Amino acid sequence: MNYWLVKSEPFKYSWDHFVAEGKSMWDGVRNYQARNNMMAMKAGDLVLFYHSNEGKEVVGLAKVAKEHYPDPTTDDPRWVVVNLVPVEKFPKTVTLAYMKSDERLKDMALIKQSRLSVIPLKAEEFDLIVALAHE
DNA sequence: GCCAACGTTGGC
DNA sequence: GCCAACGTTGGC
Repeated sequence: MNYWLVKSEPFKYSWDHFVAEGKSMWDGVRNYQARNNMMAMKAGDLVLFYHSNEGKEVVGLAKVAKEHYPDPTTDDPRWVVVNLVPVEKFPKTVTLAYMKSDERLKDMALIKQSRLSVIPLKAEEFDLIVALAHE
């Protein structure tokens, strides 16, 4: 089991929209590092859903429903998508400001590489964020 | 709205 | 293969 965090701008694709649809094909990733992370996702892996720009907080939990396959929105064979399904809307969001302030989270790729949109998490980081989201 | 960080492109 | 120019992302 691996843990991930995906970013989405809520104006383009919000958590609420994701829940309303019940699933999501995570397309539009055009960055090799993010692509490589998606290719490493396994069905059942858990994924934190983060709102960038507006909110700047982790809002919910998703899981990988289908492993990577070619991105149908482009003819370019380099890019892939995965399918995600919502698991849980967190009772409490975890903000970027908090994550930056916590010693245990300051090495997260989310903070160190702010432009990466698909980010691997350590189990400890994942567990801590989920715990904070339920406080 | 600005700007820093960083990835990509293209000329040489 | 290097590097300058440029575009995009995302925090502030």
